[in-house]
Amino acid sequence: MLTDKQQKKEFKKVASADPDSYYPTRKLKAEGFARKQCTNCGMFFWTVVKGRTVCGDPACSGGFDVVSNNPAKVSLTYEGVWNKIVEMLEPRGYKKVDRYPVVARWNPTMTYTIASIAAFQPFVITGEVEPPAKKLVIPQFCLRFGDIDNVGITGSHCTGFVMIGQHAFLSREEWNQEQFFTDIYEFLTVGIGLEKKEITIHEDAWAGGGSFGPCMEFFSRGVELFNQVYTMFEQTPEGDKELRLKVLDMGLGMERIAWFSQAKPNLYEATFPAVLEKIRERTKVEPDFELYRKFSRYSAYLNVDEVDNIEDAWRRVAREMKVDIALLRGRIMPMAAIYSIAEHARALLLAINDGGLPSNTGGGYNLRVILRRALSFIDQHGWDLDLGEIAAWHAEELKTLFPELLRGVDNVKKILAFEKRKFEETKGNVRRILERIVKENQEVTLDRLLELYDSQGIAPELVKREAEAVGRKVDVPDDFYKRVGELHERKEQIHATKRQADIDLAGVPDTEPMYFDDYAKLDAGARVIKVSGKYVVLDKTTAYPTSGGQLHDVGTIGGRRFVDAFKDGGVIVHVMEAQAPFKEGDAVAIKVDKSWRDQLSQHHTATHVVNAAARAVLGSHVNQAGAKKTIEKAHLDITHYDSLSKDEEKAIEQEANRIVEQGIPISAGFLPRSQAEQKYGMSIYQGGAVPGKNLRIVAIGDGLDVEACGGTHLHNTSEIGKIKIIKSSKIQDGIVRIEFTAGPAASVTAKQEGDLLGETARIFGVKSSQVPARGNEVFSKWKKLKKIVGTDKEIPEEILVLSDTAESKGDALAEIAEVFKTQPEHVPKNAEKFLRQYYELVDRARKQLAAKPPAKPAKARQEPRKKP
RNA sequence: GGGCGUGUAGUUCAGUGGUAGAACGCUCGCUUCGCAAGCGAGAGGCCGCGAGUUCAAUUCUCGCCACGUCCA
Repeated sequence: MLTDKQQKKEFKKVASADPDSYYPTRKLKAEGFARKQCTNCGMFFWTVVKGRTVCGDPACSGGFDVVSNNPAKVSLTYEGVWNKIVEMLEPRGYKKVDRYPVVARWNPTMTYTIASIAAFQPFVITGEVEPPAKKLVIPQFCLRFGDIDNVGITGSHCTGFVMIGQHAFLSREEWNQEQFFTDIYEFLTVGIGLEKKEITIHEDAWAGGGSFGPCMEFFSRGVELFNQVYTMFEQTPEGDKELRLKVLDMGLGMERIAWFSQAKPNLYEATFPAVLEKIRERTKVEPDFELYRKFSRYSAYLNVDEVDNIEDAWRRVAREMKVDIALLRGRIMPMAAIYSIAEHARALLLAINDGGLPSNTGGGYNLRVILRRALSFIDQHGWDLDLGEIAAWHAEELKTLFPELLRGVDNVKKILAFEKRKFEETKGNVRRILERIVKENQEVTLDRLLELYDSQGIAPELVKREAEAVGRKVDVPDDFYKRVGELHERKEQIHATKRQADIDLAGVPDTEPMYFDDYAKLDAGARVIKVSGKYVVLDKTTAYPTSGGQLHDVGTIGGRRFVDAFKDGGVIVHVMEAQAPFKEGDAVAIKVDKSWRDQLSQHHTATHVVNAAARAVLGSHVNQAGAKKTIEKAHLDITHYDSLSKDEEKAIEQEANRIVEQGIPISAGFLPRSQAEQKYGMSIYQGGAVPGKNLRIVAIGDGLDVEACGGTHLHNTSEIGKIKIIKSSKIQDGIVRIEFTAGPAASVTAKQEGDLLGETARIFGVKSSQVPARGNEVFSKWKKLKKIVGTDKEIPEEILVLSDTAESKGDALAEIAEVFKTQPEHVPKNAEKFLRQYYELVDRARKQLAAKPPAKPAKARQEPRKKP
């Protein structure tokens, strides 16, 4: 198999050698286009301009030229671009489809939606799932973090943008490449009134994930407007083959088209003018469009991915523009900062609204990076700007296109404010560390620089600047960041481990899972397919294997116990307690233990209930990030930006039990995927991506919680019994784990806690409800005594006896654990320890009093004063 | 997912195998018409939690927890 890159290169040769077979050349020729080869880069391209010798790439055609004598006859507002596309394509049979979330929960291959086609990956593309329409258009908001440093500078880069997708998912017979091409081509010539001579079209190829095909890239004035990909082939072991389901993938940058058609100095001015207006009102920054217009021609030179030395690049731009470099930067940088702030605020609004959270790990880190970049710009210029407020302005400006944003914006503001506070704290730390380095004249070695950056986030440039301000020299090697990378590589290799399967399943057919059809069915007759040691495979089974975070069932096969069941591909393997005398072809009875299954079902349904409760208590940003259900307990990981307070834990527990008490019916059944998505939204993918044409939808009540889930569930929430939250912990930044028990397991938890509390009460010699007060008394008197015993200070009599018997109304065990600052299971041990030490101190105090009769001087002096 | 750093007074941080320190803040007193400030006194610490080594652990070892940060 070739890599995608090799495949693309190979196929491009094939296609270019025979363009009529692979590209929609009939329409091109009919329109008067001629095929040429670029004298600069060798690319084949189509143009109606007779003398043209170079292709449309900015590197070949001399940069962007959007603003002078703009070629677009129709000026489209940002939203107008979408309206125009719909106006053009809807009559041609393309169905208008709502955008998918930018957090791609349905897609196991990516965190964020990075292209319009990603909405349909992987299952629509593979034919497993029906698309919402065979031909469609979609305004898909996407996130890409590869060009962060270019945002605001080059005038054409974004971290968040709308890719309008023109897509088709069709059989070979229905496929009509010339028509797809014509549809989008006429959007250019008719929709925005571009003259043919302004259009240059490249022949290219695309490959990804084993499929590939030709594509046509549309350029005008050095700007790539869009790219239409015809995915028609796939790589197979027998060679390249035509796909059964061909996919049209045309992605068009909505911001780019708005920019191009409006002839604005940059994409930001065309995309969110109202927000920029408000920011300028606040910051009083006067834009110098004249300068930016000139600048925008050259800003592509400042693409940090393509230049080695950014200072040289600036000098080059200043030279070409014939302006002073200091003046240029002084004028351009504040404008670039405003564009960046506005752009990042918009990306964050969409990302957080759709369930993303800034964090120090995973995809959340990208969000934190742009958030901090925006905050840094605000700081640098000392502007009175608030990202939450800007996000709200965006929600307003986008309200007809994406009305859902206005509904979610309050929660987004809350999260942005929280993140800002964290950033301020980190900034404070950084400042203090730098001050100390400078003040104490610490030696700044390379190792120290690496450590400062790696574990404190302090950039070497910052250390250098601070140190040099007081006349000290710090060397930052050019390859500093490469060294940081190497630091990580070396260490990560050590930890690579791999697991292996220990049963040969070659030729074994998939097991028919009976728990999907009827969850109440625990017993069945089956036939033995394969036996290997303790492993037994049946033709069908009622036993649920470990999956979706739910523990496997146990039970008997032919009267012999099995203790485990797992899934290997589509085969379910039972693990017997002891080797069983089965042979292939035997008819056996399989029986799943009811109490075991019931407990797992209680924990699983409770997990959905806790998820709903957490969302109700904490906010709409809460999503499941993982879960596990065993016999003893269950845990649910949710996305949340802070650790939970005791009050929040309590509130979630109460809300969850309220749902239990209401006795809400639960329905479970299969629905075609796109129907389920349309009916319930993409939040059904709480457990992550789920394969298959049909989804099993588990719904609690009327939309209280709806998830695509293959686990075993109860029929009514009242069957859960009681939900008890054991504890919560922040397992990583942005993810909180809630551990809980339900049903009989909750009783076990309650009993364990009761035992701990009872034992503590016995140690103190008080009632359970008095434990927190007495514990607090022991602890504080122990602290006081420790300080005065052995000194000549007065020892008050009341400190030597314990008397507090105040009753606690709440969770006594949690309260006493709080007092001792320890975990509940350590409470009795701590009670014993502190009580013992307290009595030892009391003994010493009494001896002290006996040896040296107290001096009642303090009292003696005080009493007379009270008398008069 | 992986790595690194940090947990000691309200805060920022020193420090040590033998009952813990500074600065700022706080309380009280003096100086002052008052404030700023100065001087003096004082309160405030399970040295994050747990196990191990030790006669002895805040300190050494291991595990956990919390916070921060970088990389993919």
